[in-house]
Amino acid sequence: MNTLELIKKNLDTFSKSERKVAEAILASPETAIHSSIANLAKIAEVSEPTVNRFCRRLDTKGFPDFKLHLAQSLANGTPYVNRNVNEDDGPEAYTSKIFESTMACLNAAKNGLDTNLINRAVDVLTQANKISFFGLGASSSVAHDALNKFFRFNIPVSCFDDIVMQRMSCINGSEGDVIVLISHTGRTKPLVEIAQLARENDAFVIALTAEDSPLAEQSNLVLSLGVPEDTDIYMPMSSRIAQLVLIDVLTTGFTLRRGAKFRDNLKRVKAGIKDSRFEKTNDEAL
Amino acid sequence: MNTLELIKKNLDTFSKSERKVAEAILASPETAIHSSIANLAKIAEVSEPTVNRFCRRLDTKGFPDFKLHLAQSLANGTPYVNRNVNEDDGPEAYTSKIFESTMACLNAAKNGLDTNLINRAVDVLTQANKISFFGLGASSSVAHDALNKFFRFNIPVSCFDDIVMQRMSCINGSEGDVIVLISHTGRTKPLVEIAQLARENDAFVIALTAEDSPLAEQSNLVLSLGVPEDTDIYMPMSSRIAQLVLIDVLTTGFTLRRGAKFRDNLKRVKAGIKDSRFEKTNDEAL
DNA sequence: CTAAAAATGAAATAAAACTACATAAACGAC
DNA sequence: GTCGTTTATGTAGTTTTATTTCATTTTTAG
Repeated sequence: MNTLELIKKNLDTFSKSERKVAEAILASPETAIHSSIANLAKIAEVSEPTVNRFCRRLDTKGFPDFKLHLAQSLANGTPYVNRNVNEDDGPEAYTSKIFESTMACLNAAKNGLDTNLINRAVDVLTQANKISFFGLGASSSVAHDALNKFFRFNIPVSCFDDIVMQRMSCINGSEGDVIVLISHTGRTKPLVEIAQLARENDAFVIALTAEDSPLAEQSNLVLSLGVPEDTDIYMPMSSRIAQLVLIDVLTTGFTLRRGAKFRDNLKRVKAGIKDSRFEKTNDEAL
Repeated sequence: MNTLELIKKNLDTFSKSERKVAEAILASPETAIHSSIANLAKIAEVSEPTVNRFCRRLDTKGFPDFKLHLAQSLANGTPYVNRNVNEDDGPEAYTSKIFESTMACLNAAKNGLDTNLINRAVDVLTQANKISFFGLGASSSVAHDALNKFFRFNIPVSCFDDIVMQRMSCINGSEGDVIVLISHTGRTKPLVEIAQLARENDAFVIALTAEDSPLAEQSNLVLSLGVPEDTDIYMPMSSRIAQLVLIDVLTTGFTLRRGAKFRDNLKRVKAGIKDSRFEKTNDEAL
């Protein structure tokens, strides 16, 4: 938590002298971080040990440590924090907020991931006979993206955003099939039914969804992104971005697992795409 | 400027011992700010004055002052640096690397964006009679995602990933139409032709693509993401993530511009989706 | 009003950072 | 190569800064 806010909040828990210190800091935090303990003590009109005790009360190791914390909370605009967009934000403001919130979200997702489960998911995917990606609504573009990635691996892979097609695909499934279901909430009814259906047909179900959700319960393996649900109507689902990055992680794991000869294949695909492009050299001549 | 990046940038201006210090700090900035000068000297295997000289070279008053700056830049900027995945990385390593690289990429994209152009794009979009999103290959899922977002606004919006459909859609176009073309490189031939065709039919063309690319030249308005091209075959196109976030930004700008009564509409859409979901309360009872 | 507890500061101690200087390495001219 | 110069680095000592100890003052409860 922001140190400055912490001081403000705890103002009444301090003793008389400690409050003097608190007020001196709040009055000019910039001065505080560039002062020695002796200097700050003089400004606050207290003794040095009082300042020291004040620092410890705020769960820091001492004055230098406190200065570090304070410096961090002074650092411009507390980024990487989910800041909601306001009605009166200008383009500058909402652009920054959205980018920063997304980064904060990715950071949270990263910390919440279980790499053991990722490893298992990669295991399962590399051994699959056929992989399908299903998502609905906003998640369908994630599934679509996953298709695009795995398609390059030259393995049987499909992606449907139509419930009927998803069901048919499941019914025709067999052992060795892996179904990856993508849903932020894990509460989308049709998708939960798909998970059930897939498992009844001996497919292995990997879910990219919230822990403890109905979908999670119906899946063989759950990769949960500890991303909070959107509280804000403006803030458009960063969770989806985290899902995409997770897809990237799985793809990378897959590539690494398959080894060197497999990677040559990827280079060929990349080269193949090139032909449909304007060459960079040509272009610079234009 | 971000202290960490500053160190990285100036790596070659340092002397041998100073570089050791720099590397020790880059390896673990968190450790650095919580160490004494003696401790850091030991980690970097140099003497204390060397550390001190290193600090001064970076325009700080000394070690404590340097720690303050570093602490601020850790709180402020990205401690994330684009690190490539190695063949022998474990799940832990490649997961971190991909998430961190993506965050670094978003940070770069954020800093490279021109908010004036974003504002103009929002202008154009709010005044459009009809909006179309076109992308091919990996970018088609971005277009798909954009469709999903703008669809909620209850305005005529479409999305095609089929070149023929894209062409037909352009030919039927008229003034007031806005076409958003998405391409990382801006060198995908069919898409460049689409841009041309769209403009011939009086549509306004917004491109989410690289500066100075053929596609950029054919567009009315270019939103470029200063994201470097992927050098690594493992690292799967973070640019696409940046594009998605940019879509989020445009969506948000759109929502804000349309004002309060319009936002009620969004709430209705969100509520409408809810019916297809398992309720959270029900679920927790299960 | 008094005794116990809490708060505070003076002084001493400990730790950290910095400076001056000596030595070592690198560089260039011959 | 070798001598002289410049630059880099470390040792040891000095100064600054932070912390601890303990005596004094203030507050609080009975």
